Amino acid sequence: MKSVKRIAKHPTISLLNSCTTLKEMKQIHAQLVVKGILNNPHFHGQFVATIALHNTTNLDYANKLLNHNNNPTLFTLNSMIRAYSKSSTPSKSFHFYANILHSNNNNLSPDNYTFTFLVRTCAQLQAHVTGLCVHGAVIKHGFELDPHVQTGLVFMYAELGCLSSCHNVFDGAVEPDLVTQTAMLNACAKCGDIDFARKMFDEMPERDHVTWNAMIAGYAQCGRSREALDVFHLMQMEGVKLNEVSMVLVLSACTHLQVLDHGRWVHAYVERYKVRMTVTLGTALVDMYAKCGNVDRAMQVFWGMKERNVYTWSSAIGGLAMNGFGEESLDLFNDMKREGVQPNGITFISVLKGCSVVGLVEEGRKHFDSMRNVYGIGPQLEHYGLMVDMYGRAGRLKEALNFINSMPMRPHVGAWSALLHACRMYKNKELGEIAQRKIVELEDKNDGAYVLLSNIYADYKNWESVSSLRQTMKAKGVKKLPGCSVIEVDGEVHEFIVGDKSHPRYDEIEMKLEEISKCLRLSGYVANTNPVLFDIEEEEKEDALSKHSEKVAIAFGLISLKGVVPIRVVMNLRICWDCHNVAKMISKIFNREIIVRDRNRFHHFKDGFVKNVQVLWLSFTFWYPPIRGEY
DNA sequence: GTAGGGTTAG
Repeated sequence: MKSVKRIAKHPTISLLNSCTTLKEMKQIHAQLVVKGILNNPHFHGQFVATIALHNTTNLDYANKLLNHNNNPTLFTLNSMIRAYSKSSTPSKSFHFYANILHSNNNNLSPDNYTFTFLVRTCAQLQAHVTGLCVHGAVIKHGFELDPHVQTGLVFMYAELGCLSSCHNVFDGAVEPDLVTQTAMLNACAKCGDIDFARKMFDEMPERDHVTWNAMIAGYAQCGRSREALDVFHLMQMEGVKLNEVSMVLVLSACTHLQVLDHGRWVHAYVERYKVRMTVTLGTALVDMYAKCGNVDRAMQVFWGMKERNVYTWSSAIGGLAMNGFGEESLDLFNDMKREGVQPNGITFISVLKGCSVVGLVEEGRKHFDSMRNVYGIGPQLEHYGLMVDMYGRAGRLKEALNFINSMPMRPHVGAWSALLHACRMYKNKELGEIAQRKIVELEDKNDGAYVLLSNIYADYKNWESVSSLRQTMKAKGVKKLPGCSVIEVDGEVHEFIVGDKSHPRYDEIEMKLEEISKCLRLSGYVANTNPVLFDIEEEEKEDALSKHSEKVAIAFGLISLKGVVPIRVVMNLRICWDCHNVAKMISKIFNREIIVRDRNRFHHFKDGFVKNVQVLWLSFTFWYPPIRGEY
């Protein structure tokens, strides 16, 4: 039997893990050369592997070192394959695989490690055919029964979306170990068969913390965040070790469910039990706070982080933008560039949103152009949609249309919807009709398109068109999604669907709504009744408007939340203009902070103004929002 | 000294 010589990592090489600059790395390199340590092929391999894996920007450096070494060991080449599989240019892994196959000097041949890493490269590249070839090579070299390689293959096929191939590999495993079983569970979850993943999970005789995390991740990634939290609670009850990955996953579920209090609990747990604060965990915290409307805390966590990557910056920039802090988000983008962090396509989504919320069209355009010109990032549909939104909000409808027409790909529903929203805002019937037609062409039953165009017609009191549009909706079976708002009071979630009077305190709510109406009128408020579709009397329209679910929820908040507690409402549609104005006025008249999270973003109201408020959540109870509606 | 699970948008 071949004996494997194991040599512990050289202490000087270990120092590489804590160095942050190229200069420090070079100093260590110099020491190793002077002491002759790198003459030992094992240490040379350790050195190359360590720098290559430490930071992907070091890959060039590692490459140069290998060019001066004619006899790299299998360990070194495997490490390069591994490092490249994680880099932005995974295909370069194959260069080192070729080195192994064609090594003339030391007769190397690929081992189980080689294939474990190489299949990850295929997964990363989404290279289907190559993946199959690598699988062939695995069989050729006799590693198809190696548990690590099998795990890698299951992972690869899952990433390629071939669940049946995952099953084939998994079924070929004689006694799949815990790691392979977890990979299979993960594959099912990723390929859309989460229920089978759960079945596997329930039937597994043994589970470790990674298995638990994979199950939580499975639920979180397919949007079943409630079940993700349920599994997390079960994990806690069974006394399984919670690590930073569990925390990231549960935070992600909290973010999707908008359960700030639970998110705060996770943060407190992390601090109390000194859970390892990784960049990913910090980012998940920033994202959770920002998306739950607590921008101050998000930024506090952000600035407290020792290290931030492109995810962290993108989360913070996007978080500021979605809370209405456009200028601040753009300042942060400048800070990011100053720190030398390369933005990616997602960063630009955040940046463009920031420009959009404050109407900085020219600046937005500049950033949009810089994507390709400066950073070499090809704008995607979302970026185009945001540009249309930006032109549209600024009232530059013609430019918005021109922009859509100049798109290099087929404009999507998002782009036309942005235009239609703008047409509604600026009462442009002609363009609105074009946009609506395009949306319906792409999505037959897009209720929003009908409702918005109806609203435009209603603005012109063109009831005939409103009625004909409503008939078309009926004939095509297009249903308007009813407005639905939720509010938490004393740990209980109250849901209000428009037109539904079943709430036990509805009489009190109605009285409060009347009181609000009176107060508003005394303050000079005139209802903007245009969003009401129907051809009914003004007075009735005003009544219909005052029963919008968000207003009902705010009224309920006023009667049930005592003291200085802000009123937090989460709703499934975009807040209407009238509700927006009313919320602003209520915040002044009733001296109450109101935060509404609509489908698009957060709206903060305080002292009769929008945004730039101190956000303060005082509720500590934990709740799950209801299932109905979309949040 | 090499092998599983995690974060940003839509």
